[in-house]
Amino acid sequence: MPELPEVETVRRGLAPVMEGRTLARVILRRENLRFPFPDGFGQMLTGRKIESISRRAKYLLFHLQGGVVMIAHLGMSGRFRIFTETPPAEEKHDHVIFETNDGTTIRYNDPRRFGFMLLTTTEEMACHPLLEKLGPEPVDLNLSAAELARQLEDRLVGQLKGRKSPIKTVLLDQTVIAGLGNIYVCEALFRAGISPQKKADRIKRNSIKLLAPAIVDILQEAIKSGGSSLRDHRQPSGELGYFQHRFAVYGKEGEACPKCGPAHPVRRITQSGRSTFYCAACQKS
DNA sequence: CTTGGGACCTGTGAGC
DNA sequence: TGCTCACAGGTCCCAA
Repeated sequence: MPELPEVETVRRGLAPVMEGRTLARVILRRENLRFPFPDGFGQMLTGRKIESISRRAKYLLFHLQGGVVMIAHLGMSGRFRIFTETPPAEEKHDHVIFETNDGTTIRYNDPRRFGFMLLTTTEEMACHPLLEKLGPEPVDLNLSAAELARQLEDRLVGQLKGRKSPIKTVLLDQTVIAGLGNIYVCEALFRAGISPQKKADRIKRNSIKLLAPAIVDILQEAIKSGGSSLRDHRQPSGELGYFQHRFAVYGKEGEACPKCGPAHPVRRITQSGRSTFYCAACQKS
């Protein structure tokens, strides 16, 4: 279920049990996920201290001692589970097991295996093919929401030019803005009152001025919601990756529009093979 | 260069 | 109960 807020929630869950710890064991229970694990994956990680865990777009970056960086992506169905006590038997699709020096087990489970884990280094990270073309971050703890919205607005003004695809599709392009996925694109367009079918290069400046802060706000709210529900789920075998969040339109086909009521039920259409949820009355710009 | 479609996987729920 | 189909939060690759 991972878009940017989910990945950030996972990062915040993993940080307290992994940062500052040394990896005592790394067990691969199969040889590949979406990509093969790199040669020497386990050996490269074992015995190294995890200095920090950061995030770029939907990628988790585990910064280890000696400049080693593990890049992890959760794909569609990847999850981490944390066990601070003796862990139960492995479950189906538990593909990777990390054990820290202080006795915590972290398991990566991924039924569809669209996720992956790769290795890079601090020096090569900046020009890593997966990372170098990513657009700006819509969430950054060091910047205010207003400043982030300003940056996104500039980015959108520049990037929407000459784009004939629907705005929905363009916002899913990780090189335009990093981290948006199907849910939050729908939600942001709804909040900004923009039709998902509008050609990107015909979005008016005023609409961009609404869209940029809508994106920032939606994502930050989702992270807040994830954070609180993460606490609720902090069981001995806390699961990371799911949280409850109320969506305005996503998955609400046929339900009353939250803005204009039952007169205009939420519609579902398909764009580039993926579902889009929107209100035809509220989203006309 | 942009764009659209298929590919990669497994699981789940609806309908018959 | 069991089958089939549509669909699922992502991204890469290739043809046009």
